[in-house]
Amino acid sequence: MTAPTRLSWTDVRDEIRLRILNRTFAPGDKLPRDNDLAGEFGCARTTVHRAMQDLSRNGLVERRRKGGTHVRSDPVTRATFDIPITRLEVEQRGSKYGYQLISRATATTPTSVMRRFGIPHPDRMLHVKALHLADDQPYILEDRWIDTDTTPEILNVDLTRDSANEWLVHNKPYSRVEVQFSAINADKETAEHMAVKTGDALLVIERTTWVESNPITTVLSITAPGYHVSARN
Amino acid sequence: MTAPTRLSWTDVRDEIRLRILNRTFAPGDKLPRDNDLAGEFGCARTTVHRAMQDLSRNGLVERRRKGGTHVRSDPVTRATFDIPITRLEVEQRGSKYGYQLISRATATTPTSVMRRFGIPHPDRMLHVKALHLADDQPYILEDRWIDTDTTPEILNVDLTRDSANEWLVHNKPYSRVEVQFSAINADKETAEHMAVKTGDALLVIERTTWVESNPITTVLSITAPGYHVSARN
DNA sequence: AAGTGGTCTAGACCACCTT
DNA sequence: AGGTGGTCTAGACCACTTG
Repeated sequence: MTAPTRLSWTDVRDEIRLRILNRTFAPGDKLPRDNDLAGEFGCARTTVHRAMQDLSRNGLVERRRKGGTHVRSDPVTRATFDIPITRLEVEQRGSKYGYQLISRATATTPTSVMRRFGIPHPDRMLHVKALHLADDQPYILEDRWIDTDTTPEILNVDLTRDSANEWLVHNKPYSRVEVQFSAINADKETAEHMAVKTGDALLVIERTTWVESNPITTVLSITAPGYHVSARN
Repeated sequence: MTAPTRLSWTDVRDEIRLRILNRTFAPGDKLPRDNDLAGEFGCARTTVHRAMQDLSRNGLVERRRKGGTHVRSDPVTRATFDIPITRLEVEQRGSKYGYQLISRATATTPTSVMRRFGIPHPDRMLHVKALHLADDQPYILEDRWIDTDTTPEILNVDLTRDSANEWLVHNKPYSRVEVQFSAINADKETAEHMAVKTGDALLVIERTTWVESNPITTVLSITAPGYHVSARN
């Protein structure tokens, strides 16, 4: 006889997910209480709780106090991605990393930047444009604004040598980030920087970070043709 | 005198994150053991553990058994996004949803699809092209392959009425998904379907799903101009 | 008002990795 | 081989939300 091995929370999660696939628990259905499932599985409620948390985090199930747990009838595709430091990304591809500062100036934030930060009034910030290269080819063109109230040290950084991307990543952890993906046709100036034809489709990554609701930086990264971002659950 | 309120794991997380911001724990540093931090904070180790899990999940810290916990010296930007059912997305914008089947045929998978699924040999699958509309304007053009071994029921679905997107979401939960973002210039055929000019930049979302390593579907969604995907941590 | 999920504790054992 | 994070248990109390 085989000794009943102790269940892990992933086992419980997989079993519940299986039942959702099975239609034992159909979309919209209310699942048993954590406690009851714990009884059925012969494990502690905490274990069921963790399993449920994972299913909830992945959008398969919805939980509400007192309301119980329901199978989502309109599940969403939920996935997570990483955006590393650009230099490391390039080096990891086995390419030679290069960097060029294009411009650096203090200026008043345009409305687009105010909107991204969610601030109501214009502010003086540091505006930096720079180009990242892979094997001497343009890789990412970044257009960045940095809040000099929250990050005054950036004014003393030699941005002709080190990219703001790298300095910030190493020196200014954030607590909140928003990222947005879109596509643009290269305008004339962009095309020149990126060594592509005017009108070429480029993936754009817009990234804004805060520390406790205080703006740090927002950057518009225009990527080279063929660039893509991968995510998974 | 104020009674010392019990610490929650988010308090612990915030405190540790603050120390990382402070440089009390600098990039690359080894953090104290969970147990020691628990002692310092006067809470259970489990509470510190959860705080650390969260920081680890957000890429700020790295944990290894025996190795301990280290502040990541090369933190990544990590964020999560949702992609809802297209119909709901359109309706949530306050627009009228429309749907048109363009083509439906069983065919042999091209190498691009084999690559996406990670399968070594070609297979017969259902190939569907369809257009989603918002207020009668093209919104998303989807080019989808569905594995009829894992999802034979799809062959009996009237895809002229219901989109494969919706049917699958409601009837075929997945256990694994991969998503990829890129940008393309509209070719002539795409431009016609999307009512844009040939060459216009469009954001492309490629999504592939599996149930326990068995392919379900892979879809290339070509989005209308101005479409964007938002993510956050 | 009561039921359900959310969290905390204290203790134990396990699994993985580095030394 | 030993140290660290990972997980499980059992019990308790809390917080939210719905009936």
